[in-house]
Amino acid sequence: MAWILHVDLDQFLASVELRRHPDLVGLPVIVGGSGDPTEPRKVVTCASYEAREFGVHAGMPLRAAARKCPDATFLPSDSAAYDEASDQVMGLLRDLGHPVEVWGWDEAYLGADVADPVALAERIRSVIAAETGLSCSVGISDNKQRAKVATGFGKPGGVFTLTDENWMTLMGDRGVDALWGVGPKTAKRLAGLGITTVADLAAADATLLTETFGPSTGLGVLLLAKGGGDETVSPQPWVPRSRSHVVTFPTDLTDRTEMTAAVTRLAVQTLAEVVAEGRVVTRVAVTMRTATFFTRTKIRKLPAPGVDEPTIVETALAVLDRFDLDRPVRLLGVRLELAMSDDAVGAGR
DNA sequence: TCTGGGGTCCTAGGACCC
DNA sequence: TCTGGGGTCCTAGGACCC
Repeated sequence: MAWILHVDLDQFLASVELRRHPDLVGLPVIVGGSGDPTEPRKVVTCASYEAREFGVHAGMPLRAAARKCPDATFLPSDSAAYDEASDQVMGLLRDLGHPVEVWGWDEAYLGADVADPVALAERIRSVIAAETGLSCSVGISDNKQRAKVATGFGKPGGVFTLTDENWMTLMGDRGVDALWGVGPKTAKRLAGLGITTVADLAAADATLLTETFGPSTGLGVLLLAKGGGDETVSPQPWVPRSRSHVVTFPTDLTDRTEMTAAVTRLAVQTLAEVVAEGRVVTRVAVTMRTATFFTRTKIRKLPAPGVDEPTIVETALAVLDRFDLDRPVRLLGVRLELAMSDDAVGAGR
C-alpha cells in the first residue's frame, strides 16, 4: 500500500540550540530576534516545550515571553545553523531510499509503498536521533494533509497512524480548524452556515460550499473534512515562486528619503539573492504597513523578465510612489516574483 | 508591555480583445 | 443606435501555513 509519512522535527530550532547547549536541556529556552528579551518589535521564533508550559509560543513578542517566563534562556536566531541541521536531516531521509518532499526547515513527506509503515517511521525516528541528536514525530496516512494531522497526535516524539478506519472517530467532533488549511476566517464563515465540526463539514452540501468559497476552495475543504488530500510525494526540488524581504523598523519612518533608501536596499538585496540562484524576475511587489498595522501590497509586472538592477530598483520605487505615504510607516518589504521555466522558455521563443 | 519574517495559492474584478 | 458572451491578462486582497 502506498503510504505517506509526514516527518516533523520537534521544537526544531530549540532542539538545535540544545544540542550545542546541553546544559540547557530540560529548561525553558526561547529562540528569537537577537536573543535580547527586551528588544521591541521582535518575536519568539521557537520556544522549547518547557517554555511552552509557561504559555510562551512562536509569534509572541519577546518582551511578553520574558514576562511569562522570566527564567528562560533567550538565544538569538541562527539561521545558518538551522539550515545545516535541516539539510542533514533531509539527507538522512533521502538515504532511506524513498521519495522525499521537503516542506520547509523542519518537515518532510516521504512516500513509501511498504507493508509496515510504523516500522519505517520508527526507523526514521531512530536514525535521525542517532545521527543528529534531534527528535521528530511521524504521522502516517495515505495523503499529505491527513498525515500532517496524524503527526499532531504523535507529538512529541511519537508515531501515529490516521486512516479511514479512525479518522471520523478521532476528528469528527473537533472544530473545522483542526484541519490543515482551514484557519480562523474559514471556520467563522463555516460557522455562519451552521458548520462547526469536522463531521458537520464532511456531511455538508458541496454546492453550498462551492457557492460560498468558490469551486476550488469549496471542494477542497470538503475533501479535507472527509480525510482526503494530496496523495503525491514529489522528490523534485522545489522551485521557489518568489523571494522577498521585509523590515520592521525599530521606530516608524516618517521621512520619505528613508523609505526610499529602505526599499532600494531591500530590492538590491533580494535581487542579489535571486541572481545568485540563477533566477529571473517577472514582477516587483512592495509591501507597506503603517503604525496602525494597515498593510497593503502593490505590484507591477516588468515589461520583460530580467535581472537589471537599475530597472528593478526603479520599478520598486515607482510602486512605492503609488502609496499614500502620509502616515508613519512601520514596515516596508520587497518581493520579487520569479519566472518559472515555462516563462523563460516562452521569452526565448 | 501591542502585533516578525518568508512563503503559497485562490478569488474577484477591471481592462481589453474578438 | 442602447448592447451578448467568451477569453485572457493584470492587480488587489484575502487566507493560510511554518
